[in-house]
Formats: sequence, C-alpha cells, structure tokens
Amino acid sequence: MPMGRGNLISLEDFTAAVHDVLGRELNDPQRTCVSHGTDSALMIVAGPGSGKTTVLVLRALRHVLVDGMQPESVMITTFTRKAAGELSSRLLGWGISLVDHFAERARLAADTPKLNWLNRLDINAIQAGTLDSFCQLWLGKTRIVGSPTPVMLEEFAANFVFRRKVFAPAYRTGGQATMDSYLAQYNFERQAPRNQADAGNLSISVNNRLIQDLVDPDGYRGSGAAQQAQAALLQQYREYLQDRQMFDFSLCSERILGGLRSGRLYGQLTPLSALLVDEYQDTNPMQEAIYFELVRQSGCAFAIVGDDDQALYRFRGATVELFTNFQARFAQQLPGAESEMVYLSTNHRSTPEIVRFFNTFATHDPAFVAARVAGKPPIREYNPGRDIPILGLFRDSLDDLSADLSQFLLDVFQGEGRRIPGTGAVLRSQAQGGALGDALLLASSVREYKDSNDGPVERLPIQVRQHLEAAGLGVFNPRGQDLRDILNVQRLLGLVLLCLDPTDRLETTLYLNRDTQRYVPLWRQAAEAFIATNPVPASARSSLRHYVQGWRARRTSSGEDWPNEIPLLDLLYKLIVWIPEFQRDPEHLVYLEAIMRCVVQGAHYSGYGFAILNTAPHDSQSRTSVFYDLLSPIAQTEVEVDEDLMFAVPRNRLGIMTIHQSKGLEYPLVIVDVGSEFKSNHAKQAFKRFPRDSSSTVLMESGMAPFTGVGKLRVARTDIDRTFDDLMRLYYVAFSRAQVGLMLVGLTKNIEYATTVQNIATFWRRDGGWSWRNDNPALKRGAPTRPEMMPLELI
DNA sequence: TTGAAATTCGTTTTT
DNA sequence: CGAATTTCAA
Repeated sequence: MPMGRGNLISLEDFTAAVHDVLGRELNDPQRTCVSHGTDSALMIVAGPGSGKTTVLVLRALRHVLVDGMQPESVMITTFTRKAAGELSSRLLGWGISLVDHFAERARLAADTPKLNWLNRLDINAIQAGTLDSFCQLWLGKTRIVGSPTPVMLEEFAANFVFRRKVFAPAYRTGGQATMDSYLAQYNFERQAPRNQADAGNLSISVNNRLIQDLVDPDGYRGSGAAQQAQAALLQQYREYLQDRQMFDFSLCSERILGGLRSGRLYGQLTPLSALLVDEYQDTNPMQEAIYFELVRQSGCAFAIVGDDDQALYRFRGATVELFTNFQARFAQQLPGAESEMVYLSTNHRSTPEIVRFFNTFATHDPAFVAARVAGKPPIREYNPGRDIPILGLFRDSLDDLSADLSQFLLDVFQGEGRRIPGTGAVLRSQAQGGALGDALLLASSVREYKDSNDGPVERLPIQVRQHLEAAGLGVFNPRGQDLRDILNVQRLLGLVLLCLDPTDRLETTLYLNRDTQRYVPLWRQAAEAFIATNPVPASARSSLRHYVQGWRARRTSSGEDWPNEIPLLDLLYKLIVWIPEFQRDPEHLVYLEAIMRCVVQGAHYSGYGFAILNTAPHDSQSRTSVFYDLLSPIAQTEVEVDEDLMFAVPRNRLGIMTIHQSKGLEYPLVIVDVGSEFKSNHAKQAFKRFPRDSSSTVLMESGMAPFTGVGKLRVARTDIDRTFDDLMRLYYVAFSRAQVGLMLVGLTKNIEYATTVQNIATFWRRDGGWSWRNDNPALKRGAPTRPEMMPLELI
C-alpha cells in the first residue's frame, strides 16, 4: 500500500529515536550523512573507526522509515561476504528496534494506518550483499527464453577449463614463445613462466584484467602479436563458456553490465529506490559501470562510503582513483546529477595514542601524502584517557619471539597482567568477560610453515599455536595450513579411500596428477594408523575397523544387502563419528565445511553427483569420480576454506588473520607482525618490506592503461610509487584495527640502530630515510639498540 | 675501501 | 642450490 507522506516518520523523530532507542550519539558529520537528502549523491570519506557502517545502516533504515521506500528496493553492497553478513545483522537488529519503537508510539496515538504500515514492514527484505553475489543472482534474469539455466563455475573449475580447453592447445601448437615472453613481465621477478600451468595462470590474470578494466579490445589487440594472441584466447574462452551457459566471476559481471546497457535487464530486477555502497575504494571499473548504470536507469538515491587509505585490493582490479575522483566521474557520466562529499574523521575506536600512531604513519612520508585525497583532514582522537603506549616486542630469534609473545599473552589473559614500562599501567584482560579472543595477531600471511629445501620451516603462527596450546589455550587459524596437510583431514580422506577403493585396485588404473599421486598414499597411511588406535567414541556402536571392512565386503553389519546407491555425504557424516574434533573444534568445523561444500557442489559438475553406486560399471565409475572431482582438487590445494563461513573466533583462542581479512574489524589488543622473518635486507623478500621493482599487479595496470578509461588516472603516480602505496595502506589498515593496545613484533634486526633492513612497516620512508633512527652522529658508534625517535615502548 | 668468508633468502593478498 | 647481502679482517 503506498504511504501518504503524512504517515511516514519525520527525520527529527528518526534522529531522536537513533539516540533514545539505539543509544547512538551521532556527531555532526554523521548526522549530515544520515539526513542528507535523496536527490543528490552522497560521497562519504570515512577514516578508520569513524562509524561508516553505522551511518550506512542508519541511512538505509531512514530510506524505509522516513522516505517510505519499499525495503526490497533498498540495496546495500559491500566488498566481502563477511562484511555483508555484518551489515545484514546490524540492519535487522536496529531496524526491528526502531520499527517496534515507532509501532508502539503509533499504537498509543491510535494511528491505525501508521501502525498497519509498520507492522507490515519487512526490514529483512532490504538487500545486503557483495556486488558479485547480486550479479550471480541477476544472471538468471539475463537468460533467453528456452536456453538452459546459467551456471556459475567455482574459480578452480573455471581456471581448469581455461587451461585445459583453451590455453593448452594454443600454447602447444606454437604459441609458447610469444606468450612466454609477454607473460614474463607479469611473473615474479619477470621470469619466463616455469611451465604450462604457470603460463596458463598468468594468462588468466590478464584475462580478468581485460574484463574488469573494461579494456578496449581493438586497441589492446593492435598493440602487439602477443596481445592479439591473448585477446584471441579470451574470446575462445568466452565462447566456450557461452555455448554451455557457464560463467566465471568476471564474465558474470560482464554479462550483467551488458544486460543493463542493452536496456533489457533492469526492467526484470526489483525496482531500485536507493543504492548504498560500502568500501567504494575497492571498486573496479566494471563495478563502477554497473553502479552508474543502475543509478542512471532507476534514478535511485545513491550513497558511497570509502577510505582511500584503506584500499587493499589493487591485485583484484580495484582502483582507488574511482573513489578519489568520484564526484567528477559521476558528474561526467550522469550529466546533471549532483553529489556532495562529507568527511567522517573522528575516530571512536582507538585510544588517542593509537590514533596518533597511525596518523603519523600515514603522514610521515611525503611521497605517500601525495597519494592521499588532497586536503583530507587528519583522523581526530575521541576516546579519552586510559592510554597505553604503542608496544614493541622484538627478539633476536623467531624462537625467542614466539616464546615471549606467548608468555605476554598468557600474562595478560591468564595471569596477573603485564606492567608496562614507562607508565604505571598494567595491561590485563577484563575480569568480566575478557578472554584471549580479545587479541588478534595480524600478518601479511597466516601460513604456519614455509617450504624450504630441507622440508617445511616453522613460521610465527605455528610457534605461537604450540606455546598457547601447551598452556591450555589455543589459536584460531584455519588458513594456517592446506587442507591436505591437516592430520584429521588426512584421516578422513584416507578412510574414504579405504572404503571406496580398499585394495587400491582402482587407484592404480587412474591417471592422477603428481600432487594426487603423492597425497593419496599419505592419506591412506594416516587412516590406517588411525584405525590401528581403535578409536571408539560413545556414539559409535561398532569399531571403525569393522565399519571399513563392511565397505570392503559391501556387507552391512546386520547382514543385509548393500544399498544400490550411497551418497558420499552420508559416508563422510558416518566417518566423522570416529573423529569427534570435526564436531566440536572450531577449526575442524571450517575444514569440514570446505570438504562438504565441495561434495555438495559436486552435484553440478561431477558425473555421478558423488553418489556411490553398487552395480558394474557404475560402481567403479562413481568411485573414480571421487578421485577426480574431490580428492584431486584437495590434493592440488584448489579447495580452500571459506573465510566468510568461519564462525566467530572462539573466546579462548587467539585469532590469527591476514591484514586483508582484518579489514573492517576491531579488536582490543592487536599484535602486528612487522618482521618475524626479516633478518637482512635481502632482495628476495624486499617486496614484502621495501619493494625494489614494481609489483606485477601495478605493471599490469600500466600495461592496460593506454586502452582503458581509467588508465590516465592510474598512471598519474609512477609504478614504483603505487607499489609502495599499497604497502603503506596495508600497514595503515593493520595499525588502525586496535582499540586499546597495539603491539608491533619482529626480530631485533629490524629496529637496531644501524639496521639495514628497510621496512615500510617500521616507518622507513621510500627515499631510504628511516624516521626511527636518531640523526645524532655521536650515537653512531656503540649506539643503543633503541633509537630515541622510535615511538615504541619496548617490552 | 676492498676482497673473501659467512650468512641468509626462497611471494602474498581474494569476490 | 645459487645468488644476494653482510660481516670480518686488513
């Protein structure tokens, strides 16, 4: 039922309710963002901890309650599924509180029409998700009547199709030399691709660029023989998938943009009244085009939020310049459309000490200042008092570092607390509800081992894990190791092997790739060793050995006929009865989810849909498909755990995350690994600290620049500067996650007075100067370990 | 400052 | 294992 203007909530009442009902005290710019009209677009430049999600959610609710928009016509997009989930839950929580509040008032005022309207409002219908998820949703609507339903391919499946069906034939029939020399520039250290798979993967990343950057195909093709070959490969791939109505991420967006531009698609979608975009600085040209097209066709209200300093996804085509130049681009592409900009720069998250620290970080290098939005105000401190200095824990060896870091955590979260030198303060977890889960360890990678010639070498996360587990606590780091290397995953997959192919009669007849050949025997061994321990949990009546023997003989324990068809899923659920970790350990739940997701998806791409049949020839064929479609992808590390489906970090465990994953999150105590692996100024790892050449991502941007609309904007800064900018932003995000305590950890080498280890994270300037080194020459001989200017309290 | 010996390194992020 | 970097001694 359309609402008369008089029945809606007034903006004043809405704002008052935000304060009275939700208990949110909005500052002036925040209030401006919520109350800004719907006629002109709104660009919000929001620093860390400035309440951008709050503002976005309130603005969406205001559209429904004050502007009378249908909830299903309001759409909020963000960058990760994790962030989308948070948006949804906050929308729902606040939305319901506000609706209840206004309904109660309407009831008291005997305003029946308003009460009826409020009672029928379905806040849950507000659409929140990633743009990719909406594109997938809309894909079905681009279908031509009578054609088959479009299918989205998993990334590994799509890559497999490209390498096998398109790339390999062209590469082998003479294209190799041309492609190798072209692709080398985008490879690590600009080396020629090592093998065909390597070359294929590089070619895939170029393809994604070509699509996401909206590269002009004629210009690109005309720029060289290799470019022509690459464009032909992409075209072949596109046609191959098109014939089968299949799509990958990029092609799906491309299809949606095409549908919108042709004018056929928008009419099929739910009409749009408002579009709100979070994390706009990570938008790519393709996504910008989709947003602009949606706004053009719907005439909807448009608000974007972002922070140029937190742009982390250049490697995925994200273009921070689309954000910094938003107003000009919007005006140019939607003539007559107006926009306004608001800065949110008061930080409500961190202590003043922490805010000062990351402000200094963002401004200490003039070369980076030039990359930021001109005239951007510094982030202002808000939280008063209870300041703890920024802490630094640096040790001579990795062993010492992980031991002392773990002890520090135990003191703070399990013991009497830790006295902070230079202050009277004691850092100790809250007596009520405080737990190790309040701390977060951030690093550029969370891998627990690195490969070397003499086997795997431990990294910081595994050592911290070991120390904390020894003390009865633990970590939550489900991405620390590949699925194929997790002991209980090995046991589970090994048990599947023993059940399906007990004598490895089948296995030896199959052509398996090298990784699968290596891992299948390992998994079998793990399972056999496990059976030998005779695990008997309370819920299982028979022994595991007995159960597996039943599969071997295809005879049930009660002597009945073996079923004609058993879903693999059933077998897995049965087997985990003997491995209780899969039911109660949070990390194992994530591993299990990844395996189960692969099995469930198998219904779409695996010949037998992962059903195990009992009659020839289907019995061996259905078993074979388990090798090819489940075991082989896991052995090749193509099945990855899904960070967004990760359950909240358990309260008694230390969260370990990549800085990328931590975006948008906040933790009371944040520990940033700025150098647990840096002992010298070695060139091989310079790209993680202090790059010497431009990253391949940046080079690809520049390579495409002449043929894209955003090329000029991007190359306004040099390749090497953009490579440095990315590293600055990474650590800016890391440092600004902390609420109360921020600690930098690493090896002593990084902060010695005379160190040569150049590192962006420890405040080196890209001109080679080091802000933490005192310039007093008198200190040069026998200098103290601790430079005077270092703003860290070393512990 | 120079040459030789000793040490250290080995890519990462994701819809 | 090969290359880059640091350290040591003159």
